[in-house]
Amino acid sequence: MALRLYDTKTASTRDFEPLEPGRVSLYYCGATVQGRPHVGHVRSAVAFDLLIRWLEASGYDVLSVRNVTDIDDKILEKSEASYGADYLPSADYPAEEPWFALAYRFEQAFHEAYDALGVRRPRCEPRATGHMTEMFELMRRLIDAGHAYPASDGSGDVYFDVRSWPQYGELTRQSVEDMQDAPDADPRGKRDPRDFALWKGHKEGDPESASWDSPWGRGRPGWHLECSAMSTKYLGSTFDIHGGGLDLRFPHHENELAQSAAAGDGFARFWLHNGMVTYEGEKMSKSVGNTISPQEMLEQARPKAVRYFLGQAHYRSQLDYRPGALQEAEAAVERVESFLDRALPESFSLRPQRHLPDAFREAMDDDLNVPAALAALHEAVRAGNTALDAGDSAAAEERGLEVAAMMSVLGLLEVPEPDLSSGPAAAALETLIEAQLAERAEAKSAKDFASADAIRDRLTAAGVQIEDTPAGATWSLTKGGA
RNA sequence: GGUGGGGUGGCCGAGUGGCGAGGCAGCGGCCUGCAAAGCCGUAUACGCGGGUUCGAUUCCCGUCCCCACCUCCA
Repeated sequence: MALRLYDTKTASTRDFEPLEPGRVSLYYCGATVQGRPHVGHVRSAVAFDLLIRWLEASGYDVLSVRNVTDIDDKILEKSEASYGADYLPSADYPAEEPWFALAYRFEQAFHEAYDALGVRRPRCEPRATGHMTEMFELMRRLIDAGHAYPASDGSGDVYFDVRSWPQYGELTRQSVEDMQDAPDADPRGKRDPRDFALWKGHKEGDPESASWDSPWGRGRPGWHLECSAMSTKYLGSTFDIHGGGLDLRFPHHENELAQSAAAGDGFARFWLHNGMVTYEGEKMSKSVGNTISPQEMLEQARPKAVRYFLGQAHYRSQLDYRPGALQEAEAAVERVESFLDRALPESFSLRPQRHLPDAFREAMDDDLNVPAALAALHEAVRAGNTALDAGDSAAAEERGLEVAAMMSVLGLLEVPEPDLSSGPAAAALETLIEAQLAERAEAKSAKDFASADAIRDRLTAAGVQIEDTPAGATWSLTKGGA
């Protein structure tokens, strides 16, 4: 069975064949770096990381591009606020800060969050501010083709002419007539309220550093233009996959598609959108206050458990967070890991191509059906544990290799963990615990169970869990080793 | 008003015209000195009302409710 993906534009699941055999070109929208990452950002990143990993496991060379929007209204507002009279320092905005420093600071915060969850970097990560000439060129093409125009009010704005492009709305299957009027419908120099800005003329009070000279005057780019310009620059005028969060479908992706198609580019062949993250059924939003940040999640559970949680629902489904969800994910992850610890030797070589069970492949090929893939994973764990119980270590190792291969494809094998296994403190801890376990073993062999249990209780209370196995007692730290 | 997506057992979450994925939690058993881990077993599940069908959670019609997008949003 070949890979099938759901394409938002055609609203159907289709066989995926890349434009160029063996190579996949993928562009997905990253963040506007105006604040710390929230859970939705990392969910999206995990979803596309998963897609890339599966494409690679399927033998494709994937050229992945993810943008950084480092200039926009919000970034300028946040920076400007830090110089305001009523500015109060906060954890996220601790000091006066130029817009470009603010953007770069949060760009790094995003990298930290992605890294913490084992989201691999894309192979290219272009910034909007570095692609002015590409944007000018696209604007030129649109104006020449009669699909864009400089504003009539002398503002220096340049707009896309929605009425000149009959296909406008094709991505989300909406007609311009049926669209709700924007509450802030300020026609300014627009021909139609639906026209959107390709270029925003420089305004009095905006920092000089936040504007560039263009053939249509000094200013800065509109939001959508960068993605059209950068995706085609690095991936070509037609490329395989364009992705992002479901909330980007409109207006962002609709506008990108309109711009690029009107300029004559083939643009994306597949549009993939991941679902939103909700908090007990409601979309997380700062104004409602029902948010949980990636950092808070990482305080509650191990990074691997957080990643498991973020990836466990189908990528197009809404992912609901509720208190306790991370602990459940942690239990599931630990079940898998404890099996791997028992089933696999110290070192082993992994060949995913050979060790992935068919059920897992079929699930992933079916529009990345991760829940079904996880069922295959847990089934292999169960079968492996049964083999271990029966003393069949060869069969257990075979299942172990399967489980490791699946975990690897899911990006769960190499999520960085807090380092508890090295350093002087860890060595001291190990010496102390081993001494306690030796004492307990002695008490047990003397049938002095009261003493043996007292030692175990003491260790348990200290956060050290003891398990007796035929080969002797083993220990592990509970609760992520906090 | 327009456009999409949903309502599945205590919770999460796949899926299918007929043999009840998977995880978490619970209960019973095996194992264990006792535990832990593991294994086995265990649930009148598919919003509501009709219809099609030998048979519908799955298809059709109606209906109720929820969510998202149409404004910055992953």
